[in-house]
Amino acid sequence: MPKLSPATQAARCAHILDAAEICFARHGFHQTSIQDICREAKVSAGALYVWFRSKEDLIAGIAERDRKKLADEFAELATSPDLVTALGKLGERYAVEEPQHKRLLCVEIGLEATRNPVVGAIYRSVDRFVAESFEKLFERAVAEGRIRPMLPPKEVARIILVMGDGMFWRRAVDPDFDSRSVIPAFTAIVAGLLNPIEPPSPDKSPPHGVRKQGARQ
Amino acid sequence: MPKLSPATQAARCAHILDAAEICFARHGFHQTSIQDICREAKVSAGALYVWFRSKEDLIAGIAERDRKKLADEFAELATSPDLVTALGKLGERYAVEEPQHKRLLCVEIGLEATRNPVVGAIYRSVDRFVAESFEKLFERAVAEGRIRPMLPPKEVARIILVMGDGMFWRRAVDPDFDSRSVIPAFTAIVAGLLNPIEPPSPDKSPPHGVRKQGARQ
Amino acid sequence: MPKLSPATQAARCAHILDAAEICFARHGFHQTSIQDICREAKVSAGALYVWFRSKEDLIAGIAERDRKKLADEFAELATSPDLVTALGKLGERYAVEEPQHKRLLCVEIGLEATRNPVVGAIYRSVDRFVAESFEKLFERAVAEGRIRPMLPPKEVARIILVMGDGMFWRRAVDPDFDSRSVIPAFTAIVAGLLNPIEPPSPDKSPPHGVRKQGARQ
Amino acid sequence: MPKLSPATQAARCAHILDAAEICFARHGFHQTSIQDICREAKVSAGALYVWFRSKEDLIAGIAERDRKKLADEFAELATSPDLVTALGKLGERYAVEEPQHKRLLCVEIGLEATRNPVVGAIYRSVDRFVAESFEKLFERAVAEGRIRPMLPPKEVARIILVMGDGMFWRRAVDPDFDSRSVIPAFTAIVAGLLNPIEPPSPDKSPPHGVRKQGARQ
DNA sequence: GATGAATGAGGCTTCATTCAT
DNA sequence: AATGAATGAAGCCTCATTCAT
Repeated sequence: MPKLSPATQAARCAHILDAAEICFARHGFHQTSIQDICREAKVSAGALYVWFRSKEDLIAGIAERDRKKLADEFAELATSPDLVTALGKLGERYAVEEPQHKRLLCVEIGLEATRNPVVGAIYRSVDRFVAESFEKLFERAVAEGRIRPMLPPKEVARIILVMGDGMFWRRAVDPDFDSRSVIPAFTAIVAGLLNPIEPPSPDKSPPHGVRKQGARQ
Repeated sequence: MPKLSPATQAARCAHILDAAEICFARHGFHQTSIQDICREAKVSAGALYVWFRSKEDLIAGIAERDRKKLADEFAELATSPDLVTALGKLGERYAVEEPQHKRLLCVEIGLEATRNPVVGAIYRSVDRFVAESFEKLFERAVAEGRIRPMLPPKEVARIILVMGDGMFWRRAVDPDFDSRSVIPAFTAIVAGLLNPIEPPSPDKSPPHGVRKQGARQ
Repeated sequence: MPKLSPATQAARCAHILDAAEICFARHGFHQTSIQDICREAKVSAGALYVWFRSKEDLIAGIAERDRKKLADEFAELATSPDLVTALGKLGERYAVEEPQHKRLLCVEIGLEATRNPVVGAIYRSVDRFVAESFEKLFERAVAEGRIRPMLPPKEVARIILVMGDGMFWRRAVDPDFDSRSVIPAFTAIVAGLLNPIEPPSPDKSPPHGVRKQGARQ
Repeated sequence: MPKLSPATQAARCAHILDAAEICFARHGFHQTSIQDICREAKVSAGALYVWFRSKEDLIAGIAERDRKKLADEFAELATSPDLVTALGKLGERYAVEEPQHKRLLCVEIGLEATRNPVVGAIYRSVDRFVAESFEKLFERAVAEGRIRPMLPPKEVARIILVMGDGMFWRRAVDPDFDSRSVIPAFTAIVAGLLNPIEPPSPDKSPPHGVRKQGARQ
């Protein structure tokens, strides 16, 4: 075979990464053998090593691909006009839609990031990006008079991230967890934190719970 | 040889578990070898196998011991008179005081619980216990008129747990995270959820942020 | 594709052999991979296998080429008029001038010859040729009255070969060895063995060392 | 099994080294697999790795043991009263008696020494020791008036070493070589170099060849 | 009870060689 | 002729576990 076209090369890599992702999610990075991945990808060990230099490299590849997709999706969010709605959709996606398989993988990556410098760098760079995206989003919204939070944007971003982490972790580790049922409450909490300013037009009132809390007093 | 006294036996087990805990936290369950643990415990492989039947058994032992301690600490909380304060202390303990080493171990256990039935059973039993403790606590507090939450106790418990998970995960995975700085905000959110009824006596007003939100309207 | 001209074919082979020689000398036959050679020759594995059927074949090719060159140089020697001078030049070439790289290669070949029948045959054939060349040279010189050795030509040839081997081995294995400084002594020893008859013409007295020994008595 | 006595430990190591030596001599360091050695030693791979940390370690162990024995034998030589006789015996041992198996091994070690720093250090240290032993031996003999060489002891030592190397190399590489038949000639050459002083007592005339050369003039 | 040497399967990776293009 | 991706056996080494002492 002559040199594969870059597109085909990328496809080969992606194919192997797909298999690796499935195996890693199923059994964890360090309980998955290269042979497991080869079997899943229907590829020989030699072929795998044409595209990846080591198991480490494969793990880093998975981490990179996975985190990059996350970063891209966050970047998309930043373009949304309605902040609270967008956040809700984001929560929906990560806490509800994402398949179990991806969630476990993400925990796996986070844990690996604490011990593996390469994965650590990838992980932290995306983490920083997401945090900064949130901050800028909130700063802009403040500047444009769309929200009026009680706390500085940086703090608000951090709190929201931590709540997101919580949902993600619980979803990953407890398959019975019904994340859909807590989303409204979290949306309300977030709304409370951001304190969005209603446009003068016909009311699109904020959701349940917390709002009424305020009203009560 | 004369049989060891039960106390000595327990001490032997605990000693090995201590070593295992250190190793497991440092490198993860599946990157730690039995020899690593033996070295750390200054014990021979043979001796280890007197007290634990397998590596699996050791992992289960770690999971059990660790989660049991957590359960005990929650049980203690249930006796506290002031709910919000108690919750704050709990957050303080888990999100601030707990050494990095324990936090990683706990992530490790949670992840293992998704794949290892024995660890899974242990993990879920404690999780259920904690959730139920919270629920009962809140139910009692409602019954006693100390709180007046907008949501049913079960929901409130779930939301608080998720937020706790978030802090714990972030603390584990991001060593630079300053959990202390977000605790006030979370305390305020929790207070907002529980909506404690102030006793007629001298005011011990709820902390910052969210509270004022309510006040604003 | 049009068949390559024989000259081009030979060039291709030689090019690959050159690369192989460098790699083999650097790391030894059995620590050099085909890929190493391809990289050095800037040629694909497929191309290499067009010209050589196996790694064995490549090793044999190297052995053959290398030993053939040595044989040719010996053949040249046989035409030299002055025996002792010619021997000296030979020693000079092998023990002084030859690059370290070639010397190691030659040890490598000699060792391989003890285990690999194909290389063994090549090696021994050249060895025999060299030994016989020496013998004939000495026999002729005796017949022509140019030398008058104390020992039969066969013996003398053997002794000289062994001394040559010694210098070559030491030069290969000990890069600090200053072969130049021992050459005069060896030349003297050889002269002593051959016992050349001075032509009546203007004296070009034999070199140093051992000769004077004789003179002493 | 409790801890093995140091003697037993040494025996285990030696047993494995013996097997390794056989295999290494038979097929060379880099064509011998660990499994080959295990098979030869009738030992499992795990057991081998109890005593040696790597194949490298095994090679170094072989090199060390082998060269040490050589050094010891040289040390013994230094105590011999009659120099020329002792040298002859040494030559006898190395060039005649030593089994083929050991000779190849020694070439193998010398070659390895050029590429493997650990083996290189071992090899060179013994080489230096042998060279210095010879020098001292000759210096003492000069001081005591037992020899009167034409060249400085250092030079003489070097020349003799090179001749020894030559015999050793040839013996290793050419199994048909009859080293016994050239020993007298070499002994004579050495005698010529050392130029021993005959004690006044009943003549124990120096051997053949070279001596007569001197006589000729 | 404790020791630590021993087992042997299995993990990661490399390599000579082939073959579709 | 040349390319280089692919194969799969084998190489080195580790590891959970056992067992003679």
